[in-house]
Amino acid sequence: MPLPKIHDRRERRIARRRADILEAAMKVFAEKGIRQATTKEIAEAADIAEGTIYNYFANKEELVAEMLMYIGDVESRILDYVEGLKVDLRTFFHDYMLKRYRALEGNHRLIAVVFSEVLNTPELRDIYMQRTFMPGTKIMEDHLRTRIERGELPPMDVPTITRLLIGTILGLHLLIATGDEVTTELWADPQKFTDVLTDFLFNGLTPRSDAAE
Amino acid sequence: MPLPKIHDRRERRIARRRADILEAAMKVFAEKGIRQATTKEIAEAADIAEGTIYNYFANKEELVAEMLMYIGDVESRILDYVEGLKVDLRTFFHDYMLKRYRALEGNHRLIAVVFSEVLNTPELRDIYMQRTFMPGTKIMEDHLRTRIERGELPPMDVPTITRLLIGTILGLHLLIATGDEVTTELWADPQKFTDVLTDFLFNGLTPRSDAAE
Amino acid sequence: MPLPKIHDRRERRIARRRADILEAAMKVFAEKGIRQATTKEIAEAADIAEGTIYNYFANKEELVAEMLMYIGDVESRILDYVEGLKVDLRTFFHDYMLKRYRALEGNHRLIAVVFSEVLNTPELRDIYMQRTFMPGTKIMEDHLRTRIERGELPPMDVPTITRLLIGTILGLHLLIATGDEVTTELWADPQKFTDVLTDFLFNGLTPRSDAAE
Amino acid sequence: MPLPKIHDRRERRIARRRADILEAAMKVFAEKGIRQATTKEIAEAADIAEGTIYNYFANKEELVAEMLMYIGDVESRILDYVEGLKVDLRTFFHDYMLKRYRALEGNHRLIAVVFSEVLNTPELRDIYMQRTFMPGTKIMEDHLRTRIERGELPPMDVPTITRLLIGTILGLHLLIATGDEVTTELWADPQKFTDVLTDFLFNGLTPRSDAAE
DNA sequence: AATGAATGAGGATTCATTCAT
DNA sequence: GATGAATGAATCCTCATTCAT
Repeated sequence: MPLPKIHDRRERRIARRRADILEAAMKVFAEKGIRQATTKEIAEAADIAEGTIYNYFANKEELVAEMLMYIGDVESRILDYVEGLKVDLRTFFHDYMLKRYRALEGNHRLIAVVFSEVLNTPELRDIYMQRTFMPGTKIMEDHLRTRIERGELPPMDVPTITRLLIGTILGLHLLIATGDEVTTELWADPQKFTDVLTDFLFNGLTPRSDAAE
Repeated sequence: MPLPKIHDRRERRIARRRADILEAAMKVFAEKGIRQATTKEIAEAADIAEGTIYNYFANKEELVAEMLMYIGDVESRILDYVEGLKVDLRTFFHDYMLKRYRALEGNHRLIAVVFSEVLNTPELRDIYMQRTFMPGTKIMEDHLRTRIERGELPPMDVPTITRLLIGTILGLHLLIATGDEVTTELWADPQKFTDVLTDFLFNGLTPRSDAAE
Repeated sequence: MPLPKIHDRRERRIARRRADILEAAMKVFAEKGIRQATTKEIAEAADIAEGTIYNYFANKEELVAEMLMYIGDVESRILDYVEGLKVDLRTFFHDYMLKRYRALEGNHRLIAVVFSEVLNTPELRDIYMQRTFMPGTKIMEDHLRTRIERGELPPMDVPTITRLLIGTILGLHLLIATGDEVTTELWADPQKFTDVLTDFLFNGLTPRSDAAE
Repeated sequence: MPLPKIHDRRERRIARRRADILEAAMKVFAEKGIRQATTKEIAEAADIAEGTIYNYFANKEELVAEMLMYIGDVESRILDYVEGLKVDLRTFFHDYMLKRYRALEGNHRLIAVVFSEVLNTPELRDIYMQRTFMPGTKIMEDHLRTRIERGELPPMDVPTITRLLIGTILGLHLLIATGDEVTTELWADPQKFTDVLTDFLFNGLTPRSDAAE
């Protein structure tokens, strides 16, 4: 079956090229910001002609959308429902933070820039909600419900608590994105960061005796 | 001394005009987004000529910066160090949330739009950090330290905990800005919202028996 | 009443500027063709900045549409129903041809170029039909009907005959536009041209004895 | 002589391919207009690769020129000098109109599109003049001259009259192309159309008693 | 001080054409 | 000969900013 093979090869080549261009674009976006990045700059970064971008992406907006979906997929894969239930909740949180940390390491500027665009463009906001926020939220909610059923957590308003958890993590990302030094330093020490954050999420401002530092 | 008086009047008139233009700009920014808002639209909203804007602001960016400073001042005034220490910590948080809630009510779109710009533009980020973030952080840190000194709180890593508190609130704002329904509904009920949030910040995910729902 | 006056002056200035730009555009269109003419060239011909065009016209298409309407108005004014009925039909035709001749003298390339665009763009075609074709047709039809009522012409299928008359004139324009020498030379002698054409329209291929050359 | 044969076959294959591509191009041109038609679309319509077009045509313009020549050949063949002289003039005209009608039936959009391009592009205009206009003109002129010699027609300015005849037909085509309903309906009834047109060309506006409707 | 017309740099996008495979 | 990905020149339009009145 030679035809399918050729077809595959062609598709693979296209996918590879798209990925190359996307990667170059992400680099430029992170450096300059999304709207400040010109297609010319992206083309130069990808070492192709400006017009070639349009053989792989309908327009600049699709490039941004694709980037958002890519980031969403990366983020989605961090939360693992099945594996997460095998360990206790603290460990699950801790592991999640750590994986998240590793996935996003060094990409804070890109995250800031992307979030800037998401806040500004309804279409991108929808993509973010569907590809990143909602999947993550669902896993977290299911996880909490299972824990409650198991009796490991007291009954609670699961959707709301989920927002508080996700909101906190999101907020810390933004503090780093805005350049807060304390948060940045905290983040720089993954062990300490995950410890402190897990503790906060579990016990809040007033740690119990067994969790006090 | 007639001259100073005239000067005062002049300055007041200038200040008033700046405020008028700023108000019009904020309205347009909230509606369209900052970069989508044109100076033409702002001039129309302020009922002046386009060129007049430039008699009061150096350029569009200064307009945005000024808006950011204005918002920062409003936000700063919410946290009252002196008054806050007169009540217990829960009440202080609760009051703060409520005041914050009232100050920002109906301005989520503007907040989203401004934050979008802050995330994108280093210069604006600096303004945000200096006028909004740092003052708020300082008050919160001082507050916590005083509470610790008083023995009302256990010893803790104050700067870090402060980031967690502020990060959480910031994260919730962004969840609303991105259109999450659960968070939006939560926010719509100020009493419940402040209760739940205060509880979370105090006790985290695992409320003690006395705080259980 | 000074305000109306100022308003008038402003309006007149705008109208004059529009006219200036339109004139420059028509010149460039005639030289290069409509789609080959760039906004840059039009701006240069009008001795203004490229952006200034857009203070007076929404886009290039509006410029073309406006030109078409202008031409339509010029053409419409050629056919004078009231005056036309005062003279006999031959004289009416003769005068019409002569006025048309004078109005269009030296503008054949522009006419060709405009007609090219009309044939290509539905929106422009509609403008042409409404502003030029239909008014002219109506006057001609009314004219013929009045003549028939007066007994100066035999009963006939007025709409069809009108199309044949207008079609013939239109066709000759196009022959000139395509560069046919015979037609061009004929046109160059207005007296002969109008004579021959009037004769043809009246008597067709087989002139009666009294009309024979 | 095997080589010539192969050569012939080769040439025939090339000719066939050119014709295929041309046919596809004409289809796309008629649908979209010439300049709106992309080489990509033409390639798709011809079910070949975009680059293949350039193995058979130097560029898009040659494709248009070739189409124009093809149309010219079709139109030329409508006017048959030898056959035409066997019948009387009215019948000759009538037959010509009818043949023309059948040849062009359903191709008004293509005619409009082609004429639009001819009016716009001097190079195409020349092709049109040489391949379509001049041959047709010549046959018509010769025809009229022969009739005059035979005494069937009075002496007349043959070139001018020929332009009037051709111009009228051309004009009617354009009225249809611009969407005039009366002309379109007239055209839709070939018998009536040819009758009316022949009558007009013969007798003009003032039909003699024997031709009156 | 207010005006608003003029400015023109800047940028996304299209598409005929080329050429390595 | 066929392919179709790569090319990049070309162009319309936007809009913050200026400045003569």
